[in-house]
Amino acid sequence: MSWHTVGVDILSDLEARGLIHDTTDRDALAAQLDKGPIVLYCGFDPTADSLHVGNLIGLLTLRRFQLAGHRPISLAGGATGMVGDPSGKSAERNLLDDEGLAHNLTGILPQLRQFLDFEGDAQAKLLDNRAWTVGIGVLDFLRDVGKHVTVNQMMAKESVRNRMAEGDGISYTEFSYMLLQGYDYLWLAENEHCELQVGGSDQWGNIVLGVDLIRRKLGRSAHALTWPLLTKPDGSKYGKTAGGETIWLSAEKMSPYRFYQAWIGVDDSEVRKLLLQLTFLSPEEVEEVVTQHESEPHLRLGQRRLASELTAVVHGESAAMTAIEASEVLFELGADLTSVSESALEFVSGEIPSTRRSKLNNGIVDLLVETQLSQSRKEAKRAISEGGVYLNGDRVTDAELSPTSEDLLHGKYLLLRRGKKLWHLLVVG
RNA sequence: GGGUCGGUGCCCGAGUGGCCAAUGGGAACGGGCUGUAAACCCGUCGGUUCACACCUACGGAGGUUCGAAUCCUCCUCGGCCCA
Repeated sequence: MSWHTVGVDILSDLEARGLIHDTTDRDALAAQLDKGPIVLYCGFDPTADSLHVGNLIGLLTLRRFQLAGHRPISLAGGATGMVGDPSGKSAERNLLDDEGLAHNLTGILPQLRQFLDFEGDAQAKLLDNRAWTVGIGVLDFLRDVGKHVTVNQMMAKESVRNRMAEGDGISYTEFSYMLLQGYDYLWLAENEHCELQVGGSDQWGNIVLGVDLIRRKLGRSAHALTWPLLTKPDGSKYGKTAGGETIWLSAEKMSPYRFYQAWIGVDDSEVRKLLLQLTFLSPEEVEEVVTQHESEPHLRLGQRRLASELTAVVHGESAAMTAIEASEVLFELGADLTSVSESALEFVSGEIPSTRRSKLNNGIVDLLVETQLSQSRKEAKRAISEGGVYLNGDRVTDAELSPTSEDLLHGKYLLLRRGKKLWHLLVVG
């Protein structure tokens, strides 16, 4: 992985990557950044026990600022997570209970830590907004925060307008979310000298409310910077694989191999944008990769680079290497499995779904259902009749087939595949 | 509260007593072409079954009928109009 040069003009860099959707007074912000290191923050609500691709740009942006010499604060939303951000949501959300929230927080905190340096000059901080929110009384909050914000302003926010117009309505709880976020910014400005909040474009309204609050309460200026939400060619949000599976950052929820595969499959047309926005390759390097990719598209250099860079950033170099090797075994050697070594298969068993059993006594249809490659026996039979099932790399044509010990690779492995990309390794013995 | 229209398979949406597991579109899935891409072409798309058949399903609960997604009653949820 190649790190971008330290000390670069961060705003120009973000601009070149297409990561600036909107900022408050651009010149003032640039001047502030020029004067010296500033403190900035980005918030992450614990809506699940792991972060996902949707949070990636935020994490990377903090890191980019840090590499440019600024001091990032990663803010876990232990308090805001209890309320639920209505931004970008069409329906009221279910509230998390304390237990769920605590569970989610323990999952997320290490992930927030992993992207930043907590030592050195541009030392990062990891805070939880619960620290300054739990103790505050309702009356104090209404007087100190509520007094400085008009309902007119709040109603004008897009997130609120949408929910009012859609007819779903919005609860007072979610309506108040922006006040909590505004208060966070205020608190961080006051206590941590934070002067910039960054977030996805759906956060603009919330961030600006904090900016206003800071001006009124502290008489200081503060800044906002948002990036465009990462979207697919069809306009939908990124974050899911083609199969509709969320792309998680935690290895427990999504193995590095599957994470790697999620990026290997992106459209050619997306490669440049994703390399720019999700990796630390310099814009010049990205151009080189894209140029090469375009001259020899069948080599898929763009996707390979994207997938390996990202997997390395999220899961580490060695996990990335492993994911690449497993992919090679399955997609390049996979056609001729008899030549695959036992150690390669052993290795692959850790990367793809795999189950162990004492002996082989089922037909192919049952195996497909048991390994979840098919939802029902009917679907399994259909898949076979459509030519979409492979045993050790060979297409299965007979639904009655019952694999025997003769079929075991190296005496213990049976590699099942449905379609082009779904695998399951059976280990027998 | 009154009136009215409506709740159908992953989604949208036809269907108004039997020919309905339910037209059509989208999504999804499999195959072909290719580059683990896009576009395109073909096919599949509730479950058990080799199959006949059977089971489950049209908001929920009852009822009418030989037979209901389709008719009746009550309940429930939502849109719109009036108060």
